[in-house]
Amino acid sequence: MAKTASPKQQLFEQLALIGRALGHSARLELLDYLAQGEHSVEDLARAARLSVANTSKHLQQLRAAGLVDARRDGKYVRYTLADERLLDMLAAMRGIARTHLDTVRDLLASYLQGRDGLEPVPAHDLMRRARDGLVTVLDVRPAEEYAQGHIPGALNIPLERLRERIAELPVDRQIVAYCRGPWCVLSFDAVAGLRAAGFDARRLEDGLPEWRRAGLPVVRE
Amino acid sequence: MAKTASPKQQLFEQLALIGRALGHSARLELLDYLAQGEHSVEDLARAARLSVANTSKHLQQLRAAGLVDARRDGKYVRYTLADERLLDMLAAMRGIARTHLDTVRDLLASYLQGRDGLEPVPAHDLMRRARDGLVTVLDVRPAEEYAQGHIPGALNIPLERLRERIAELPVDRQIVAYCRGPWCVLSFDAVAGLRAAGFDARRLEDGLPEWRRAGLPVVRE
DNA sequence: GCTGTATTCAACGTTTTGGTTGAATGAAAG
DNA sequence: CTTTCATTCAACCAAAACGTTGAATACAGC
Repeated sequence: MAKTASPKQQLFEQLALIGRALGHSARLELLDYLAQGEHSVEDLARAARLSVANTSKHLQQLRAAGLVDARRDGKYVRYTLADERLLDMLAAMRGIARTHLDTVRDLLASYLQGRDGLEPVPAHDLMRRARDGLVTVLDVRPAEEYAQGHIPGALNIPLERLRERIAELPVDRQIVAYCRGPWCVLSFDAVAGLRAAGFDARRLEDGLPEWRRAGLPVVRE
Repeated sequence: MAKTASPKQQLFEQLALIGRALGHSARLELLDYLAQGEHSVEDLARAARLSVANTSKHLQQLRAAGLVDARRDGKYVRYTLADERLLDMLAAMRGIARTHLDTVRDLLASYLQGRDGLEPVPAHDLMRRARDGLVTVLDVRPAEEYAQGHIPGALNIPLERLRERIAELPVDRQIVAYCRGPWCVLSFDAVAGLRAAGFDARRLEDGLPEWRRAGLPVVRE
């Protein structure tokens, strides 16, 4: 005879499905990429440095939890975030982690080696200063992610190219770099590199997904 | 030699700790009780129908994820929610689950057998109507949870007592019942029972934790 | 001190999850 | 129709999570 679970138990069981889906670093990383836009399986596998089969299995788990959608596109299967509310969940997770997990506090502190000047720029500040032409907005994500949506007027120089293309940046204005999210390494590294090269550089507080979620304008080119 | 993980990986690993903590129905149920107020271990074990040792281990896992705090109080250890933002996370989880998981949709639909009249009352509606004396607010949670905080003016009749104490309720006004959260079974059952007894009964959309989180007034007696 | 009660710990077997490998499927291109 | 490539599936082992048991710890009351 099968176990009979109360409706209450069944609901908790379903919620736990979502929790478990968020309970593995590889899946969180995949979600981070998916928050930037649509990606194929092998695309994600490469980005997360996972085997394709493993990536596929993780994606299926995310799909079973209702967090991502998949659609066939010729030979490829393109995955996307199923629900923007997931960004709220992840933001709450980060908030709790930062407040209550010492390891997280330490890790974030060690990123912020430059201290003072590296305090992040809030989104609404950037909006105002960008409109007044006071800053250069720099998107340091890979070109494909930039193409799928970015802050209006932002210049795209993927982090790996920053060193070689640094001459394209104006020296007279502050540079505000952003990437995938508030904890994305790319913009931390970019700001460090830019400051080392003599620029006045700051990080945007959040990444593009949060910017979009806040209802701020995003363009596709 | 130990595995060296990048800071990015380490951060995801930490977040996954929180995800995993939310990845088990028993822990979600414990959090649901804890959202009502402080509870001892055996208290929680009884409520969730778990062994004490098992409950203790789950609580420690929640603590390691920074979701709950523990304090000694004589012989007892009292656990509480560590962060109100957890309520935001759980709300987002419920939202996603309801939209994307068929099982959840079905379970919620089967609760709402009475359909039409059982649409839940939004919190701000209740505030207005309670102020104007148009409704009776009924808290159907156990007395200990009511004692730790409830909606001002609410009458407490735990669900198990409802049948025997139903005469205490005024027949001329609508009754709005609430309990632990938007998916808490207690108020669903209460409303069904009240309607069967001829009352005009509705459910509050959310439970007390969400009411408190929304900044609405809560009293302790 | 001793006793009773609440909680945690350690050890154990069981179940579930994670990751790999190699084969199977589905669609496009020749 | 065969080849090719992206993805999924199935089988397998290794690792982690669950739950129980019985012992250990912590505190209150005597």
